[in-house]
Amino acid sequence: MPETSNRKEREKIQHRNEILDAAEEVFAEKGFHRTTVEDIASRAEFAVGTLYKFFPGKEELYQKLIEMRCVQLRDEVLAAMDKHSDPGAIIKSFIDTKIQLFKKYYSFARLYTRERLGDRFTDSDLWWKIAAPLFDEVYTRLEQVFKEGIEQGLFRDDIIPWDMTIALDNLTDGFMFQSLMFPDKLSFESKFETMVRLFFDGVSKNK
Amino acid sequence: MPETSNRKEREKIQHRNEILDAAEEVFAEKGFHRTTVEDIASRAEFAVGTLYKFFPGKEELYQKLIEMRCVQLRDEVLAAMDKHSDPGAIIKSFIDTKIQLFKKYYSFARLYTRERLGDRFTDSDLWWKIAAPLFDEVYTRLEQVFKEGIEQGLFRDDIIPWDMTIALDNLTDGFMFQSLMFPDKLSFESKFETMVRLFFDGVSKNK
Amino acid sequence: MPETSNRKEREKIQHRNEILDAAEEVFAEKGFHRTTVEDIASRAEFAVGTLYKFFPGKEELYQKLIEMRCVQLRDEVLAAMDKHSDPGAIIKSFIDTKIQLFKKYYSFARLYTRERLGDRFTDSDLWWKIAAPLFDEVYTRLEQVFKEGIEQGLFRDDIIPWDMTIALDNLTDGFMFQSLMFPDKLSFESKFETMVRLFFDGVSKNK
Amino acid sequence: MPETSNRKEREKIQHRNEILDAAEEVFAEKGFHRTTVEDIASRAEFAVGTLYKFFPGKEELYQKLIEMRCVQLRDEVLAAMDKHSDPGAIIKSFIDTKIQLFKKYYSFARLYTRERLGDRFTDSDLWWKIAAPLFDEVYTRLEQVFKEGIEQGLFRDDIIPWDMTIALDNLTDGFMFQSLMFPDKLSFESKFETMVRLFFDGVSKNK
DNA sequence: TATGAATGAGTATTCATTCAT
DNA sequence: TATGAATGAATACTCATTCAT
Repeated sequence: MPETSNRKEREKIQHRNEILDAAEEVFAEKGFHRTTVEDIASRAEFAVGTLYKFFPGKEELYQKLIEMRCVQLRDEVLAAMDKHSDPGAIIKSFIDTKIQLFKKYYSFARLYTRERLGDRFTDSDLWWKIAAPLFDEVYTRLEQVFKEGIEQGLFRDDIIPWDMTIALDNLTDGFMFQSLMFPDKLSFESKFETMVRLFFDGVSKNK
Repeated sequence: MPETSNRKEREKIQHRNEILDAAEEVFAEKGFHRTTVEDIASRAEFAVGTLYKFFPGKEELYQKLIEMRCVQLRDEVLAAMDKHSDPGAIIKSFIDTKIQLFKKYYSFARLYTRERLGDRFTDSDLWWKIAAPLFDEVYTRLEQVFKEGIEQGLFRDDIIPWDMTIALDNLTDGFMFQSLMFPDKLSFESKFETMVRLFFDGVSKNK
Repeated sequence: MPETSNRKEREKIQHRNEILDAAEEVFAEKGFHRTTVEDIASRAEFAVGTLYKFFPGKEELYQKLIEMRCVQLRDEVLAAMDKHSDPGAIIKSFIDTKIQLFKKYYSFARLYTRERLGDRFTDSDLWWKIAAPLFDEVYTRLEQVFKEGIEQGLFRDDIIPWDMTIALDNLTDGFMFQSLMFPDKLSFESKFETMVRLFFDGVSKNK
Repeated sequence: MPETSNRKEREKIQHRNEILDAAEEVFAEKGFHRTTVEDIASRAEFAVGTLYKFFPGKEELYQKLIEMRCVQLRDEVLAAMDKHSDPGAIIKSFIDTKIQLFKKYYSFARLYTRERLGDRFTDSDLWWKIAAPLFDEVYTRLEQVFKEGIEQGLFRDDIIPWDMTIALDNLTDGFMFQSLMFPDKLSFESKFETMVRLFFDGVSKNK
């Protein structure tokens, strides 16, 4: 009997994930407003009613989706950074991991870049209560890395750690945006070197 | 009689601009989808029907608004850059002008950062036919500046002009985003020096 | 110009009343839940959207309808009672007026008897905030009449005025219910005499 | 084996009654439309599917519930009346029994007063085929009692037996309604005397 | 037999757009 | 020309019912 219960439990989680995956795809393709619940349901091969067994509404489904991916991203980024101890290596690994995740969660990347500053994200609790604290963990970690780099004499001592953090994240995001919007001119991956060099040349003490 | 016609003509343009200004405010506050035509009409102190005398629909009103501001931005940015001949000075003036325009067109800045990658912007012709070509003009100009800087031996010869263009624009945008989303941690204006230094230190030949 | 404004204003009120009348008919026929907004709209010969210009929703439309009729009923019942000074005559006029109003507002009578104790009526503010205070005015008036009748030695001094009020109202309602539910066995109107006699025989001092 | 079959049979009836009891409670609390099958199932501590083993649908469950209670009420009312032979005593026992049943079947009383004239009750066969014939049995019995009272010279000979029947039932119902809707002003039970006196004073020959 | 996950038809509500005045 | 009342297509959400396990 626990066997059956486990299977059912696993199936339920599986179905929930199928719905989230379908939603991610459709939201990425059409944006939040142009996506109908019917769209998601048929993509997931469920009836609309079934979606409402798992999520109270379209809005909450969207939020859970964003939250889930943000948690994954934070976890994977921090895990990757924790494998290194040298500030330079940590930052390189941050950039590298963002690229990997961009490819791994391509639909989400599109969704995120789409909605990042849309009304869904900025106004609601989604940003302030869910995403921002997760971002903040990564930002705080990066800020710390810059501080350590300065202390260890690796980075110039006139840089402001927080500003460098913002700059680094937006630079990587910016190349991501560009590769989505000018896909012919710029492949994100190939620019790894450009970013790293630009950034380190600006930051490092002795070049 | 031409007098009358002129006054009417002027009044018409005036009304059109009032509508566009109202729309900009409301779109910036609520986003495209949550803004109703009624919202815009009452903000502009016109009847809804009147809006349809000036624009064929909500979508087109939005597009004209974006287009108008993009043209203005391009014009003002290029005009500011054209006042200088030294590559370094041109780039500094680009950054400086973005900050000025951000303040001057604050509503639009909010609207733009909001919608930049939303479905309205990316999917439709709005981006590909209207905004992208205008962006491209500025980008092409910047790329040219970097090329000249390299040729004149001011910038390192291993940088890729186009990449630097993208990096520069996204770095400034990134700080703009941040100042909107973490207004307490970061005032855009005060970061001018940070950006300039970071960028030039990474790019310049002799530091 | 005030002429035009007046006509428009009058037309608007007219349309609102047309919607309320249509709603009353359909609610009386099908009950609240089985009535769709589309039903009301097509009965009123308007589009659904138009209904929402006048009322925030189906629920509120229903409430306004009940409220309007309850106010009318109170006004007409009290006005009729105020034409008399003799307690017996006042009570006869109360009964008589209820019969008249039952015929005049037949749709509402059906609606009211239908919903009187349904969940719409009893749970919500509709009863406690809207209808009950109006009922109470009439009940208080009746109670007063019974008191005066006792004081004037017309009614037995062992009756309890409030109980008589309740009894009288429910007796008349009861015959109304019956005439709706057993239309063949009982016509409400023809029972005027029965009610009056039953009631006065039970209440009057000297028969 | 018949033992087992009997137990199973008994269990089945037990479960059916548990479902009906749960349904009665929830319907009384929320009304027919606002009650979901899920509500009933969880109140009865069964799965929804199980309910459909016992009843073809929500509507039929509701009807069976009403029917069952109406039959019980008829049986208990008629049984109580049959214990007496004197017309006055029979009528007193009718009133008294209604009070007892109102307390005994409080949930049903709430449900009945709620739905009595709602669309479920009046439109469908529920009223005309199920409840009305049962009511009619009691009404016919009461009518007969009034006839006998007249014949025996106990009641005035100018009363109409059927009208008195209707009046009596509605008077008791009316006080029931009131005690539900103005619970502070009127406790049904305490009004027994009032009702009896009012009614008998109106009906009896020599007062 | 009992379960409860899945179904999908049905409905209230919104809002861009039209057009008679 | 300007108005704003009227329109109705589009869509999120509910819940009675089914059926595979």
